[in-house]
Amino acid sequence: MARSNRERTDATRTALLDAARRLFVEKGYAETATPDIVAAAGVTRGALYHHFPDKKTLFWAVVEREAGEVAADIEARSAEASSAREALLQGACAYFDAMAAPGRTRLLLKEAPAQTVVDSGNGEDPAESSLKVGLSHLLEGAALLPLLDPLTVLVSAAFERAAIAIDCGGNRKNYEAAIAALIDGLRPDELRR
Amino acid sequence: MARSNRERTDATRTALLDAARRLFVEKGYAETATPDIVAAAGVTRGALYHHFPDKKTLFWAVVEREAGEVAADIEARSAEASSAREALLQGACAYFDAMAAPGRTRLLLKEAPAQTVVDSGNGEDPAESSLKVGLSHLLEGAALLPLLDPLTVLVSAAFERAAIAIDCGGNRKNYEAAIAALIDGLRPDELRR
DNA sequence: TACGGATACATTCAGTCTGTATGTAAATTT
DNA sequence: AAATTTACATACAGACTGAATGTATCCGTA
Repeated sequence: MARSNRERTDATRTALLDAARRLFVEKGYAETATPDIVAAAGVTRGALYHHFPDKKTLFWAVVEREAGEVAADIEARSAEASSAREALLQGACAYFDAMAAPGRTRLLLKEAPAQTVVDSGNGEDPAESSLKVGLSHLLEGAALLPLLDPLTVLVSAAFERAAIAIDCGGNRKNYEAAIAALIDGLRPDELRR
Repeated sequence: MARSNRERTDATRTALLDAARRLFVEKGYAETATPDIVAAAGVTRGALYHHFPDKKTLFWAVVEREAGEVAADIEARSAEASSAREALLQGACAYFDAMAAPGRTRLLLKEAPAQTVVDSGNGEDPAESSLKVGLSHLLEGAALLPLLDPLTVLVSAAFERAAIAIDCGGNRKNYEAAIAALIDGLRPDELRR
């Protein structure tokens, strides 16, 4: 069976990414050895180190692929909402839906943060920046607007922790309600209730 | 120089804990090798594996010692507050003060979570349970009271993320204000402003 | 279409790390 | 004072990562 180089590369890379994803989700990054990954992918370590400079780079390739799928999932659901509040709540729902795909929470919210280097300001979480847009509309002209950046960071942390809690068996409805309560609390007084 | 066994053990254990803490903070758990730790502590790996069954256990001993110091720091500052709101804000300030000790944020909020096993419900974060008490007073008789547990989890996540952001050079005043805004948002309407 | 290089691996190897097993001197117990 | 336990130090085995090297296949070119 003759395959073009492009086909071979694509097949091998996705086999490695798929196998690595499975094992990273199952056992975590540190507990997953490259011999196990290549065995699961049906190739040798030579192939792995041909396509990726090291284990970390393979890991980040897995994470970025997954993050891209999450972004696509959410993008596809960017329905126009009637209000800033509705937009944020819809966004929350889409986010929780996207993170419900098996292994995503473990991969994106546990393993990936564990491997990020500590000091360097890590670049641009897309989920966080879209949250920031939503919050900026909610706070338009309000006294809290100068706190937009830190509030975005904190609410983003709440989102992520909610996703983790749901992934660990927590009641999704309750966490969605709690998120809604946090967001409603930030609304300017004149708009409440 | 004759030392009792107790003295020898204490000296060696604290030397190991101190050296390990320094290196774990500097380079993280995975990048810190036991040969480096024992070299920094002035002992051999035999001593390490005599006192701790493995590297992970040493790590958790470091983390628990640090967590104990944080708890003590905060405990010492448990001033009576005039209101539930004030108590929470004072608690936030005490928490940020405690986490300002060099390396604590990295150790307790980055390295430790990275090493926690995924599934098992990890037991009782003391900071979180005291936060829960504070929130329960704030929400006394309010419509949000049924959401106390999830709200505690989310607000706790916000606290931790704020500490991380401050540790990374973020403006503490801004994050304190953002935390205050989140908490104020949860207060029953009749108490606002 | 024959050839020279590039590509995509497979295999071997060196260095490092973890945990264990064994040896020993000092302290403690009897 | 002898026996035993404690607190280590040293030696060792297994595993893993990344680099070096070898090889078959593909691909552009003449």
